[in-house]
Amino acid sequence: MKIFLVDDHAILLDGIKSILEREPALKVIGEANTAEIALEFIKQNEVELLITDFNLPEMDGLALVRLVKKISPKTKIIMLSMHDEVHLVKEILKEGIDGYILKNDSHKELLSAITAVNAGKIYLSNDINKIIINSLQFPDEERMLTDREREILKLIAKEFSNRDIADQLFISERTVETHRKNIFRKTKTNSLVGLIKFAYANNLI
Amino acid sequence: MKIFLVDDHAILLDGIKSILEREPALKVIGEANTAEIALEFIKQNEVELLITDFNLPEMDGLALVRLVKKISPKTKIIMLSMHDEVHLVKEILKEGIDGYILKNDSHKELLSAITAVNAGKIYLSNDINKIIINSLQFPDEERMLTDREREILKLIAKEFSNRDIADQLFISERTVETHRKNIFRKTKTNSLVGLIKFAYANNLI
DNA sequence: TATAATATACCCACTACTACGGATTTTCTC
DNA sequence: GAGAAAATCCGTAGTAGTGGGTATATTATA
Repeated sequence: MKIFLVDDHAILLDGIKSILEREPALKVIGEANTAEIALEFIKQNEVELLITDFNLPEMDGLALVRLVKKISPKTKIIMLSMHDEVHLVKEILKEGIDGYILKNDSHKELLSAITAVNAGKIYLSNDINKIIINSLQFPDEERMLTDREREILKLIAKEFSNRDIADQLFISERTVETHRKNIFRKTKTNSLVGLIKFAYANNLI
Repeated sequence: MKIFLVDDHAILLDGIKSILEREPALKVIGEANTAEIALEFIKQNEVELLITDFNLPEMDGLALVRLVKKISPKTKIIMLSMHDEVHLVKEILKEGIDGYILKNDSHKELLSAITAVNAGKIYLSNDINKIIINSLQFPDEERMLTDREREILKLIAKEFSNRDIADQLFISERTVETHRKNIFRKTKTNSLVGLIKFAYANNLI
């Protein structure tokens, strides 16, 4: 199985490679520390399995998944992330990836995931399964932010004022205020500080 | 060399172990995903080198370093962190550790660090060196926050208003405002958002 | 094409924080 | 005990954001 790895932490990349190389059936044919480099490679080479982190500089793992789905639909994808926040996990799973495991799972979990995915199955680590089931049991709240809201939240987190954001998006300051209100409501935060913490937890910053 | 590893991400732990096992001179005699477990081990076994992450649940890497220095002063320590923020790096180096490398350094850097530390030297990764030198070149405002300021910053980050903080610390709201002003000045942030990001980067949250 | 979801926009009253300013007391250090 | 650093306190004016509404245009989606 031809595998490509993406993670911005070289040491983790090295470690995973070292683990995978012990398995004769697996072959790590390349690695990258940014989504951009990974995409270049995937355009020009056949990659059967992409194992990628979510946290990446510039383009994040979610964007990478979306693009890989387009340019190489046959490539299987396993997300290897440290994030176990409901919103974010759901967002990622929605893209239709083949596996999701956490960085605090062991390498055995990773190998199991690879085996399962290779057999055409979908593999979610135990903790992720718990999260999903839990969110099904308490479904009320979990409404996602819209793209626009997410965009605005990111700008807030970049220290722009409502006025700045309005100018930048060519919309009225009133509109920004409304979005802001909706964001607060949806995220159940009622202070800017809480909002920024939410943004951190969901990797919007 | 008897090595003990601490990181809350099992997969990284596995990866590093796999890398180190290729070196005959090195022996990983144990690992832990929390500082507490690591301490227990170090109390009862001789550990020559401790390689630890900074971000850990409960007790963080800094606290771990301080305790290990006490209970086993001969144990060498290498910090393997993703943090490259000046204040925090300085804070950690101040404890007198033997090596500091970043997670986006390669495994070769880690091996170099181990070799150097084993020979009694101190090893800082290239990026860390840059940070230190840079901060020496622009020393102007590296003045740390005072304890009181740090305390107030934490309360701000906990979503308390100035009023709340004043009540809680039995001081006037004016005083809180003054502290807040000073914090903004010292951290060179001029928005609440920037301040929270500073607090995150410096692990005050 | 009907319906829902999203994005857009506005009003008004209120409050928390900012940006200037200055000043005094407590605590630490030499 | 002098001097510095830190912590305390205050005024006044202005602004950005909050919280409560309501309403229309646009875009998906069934």
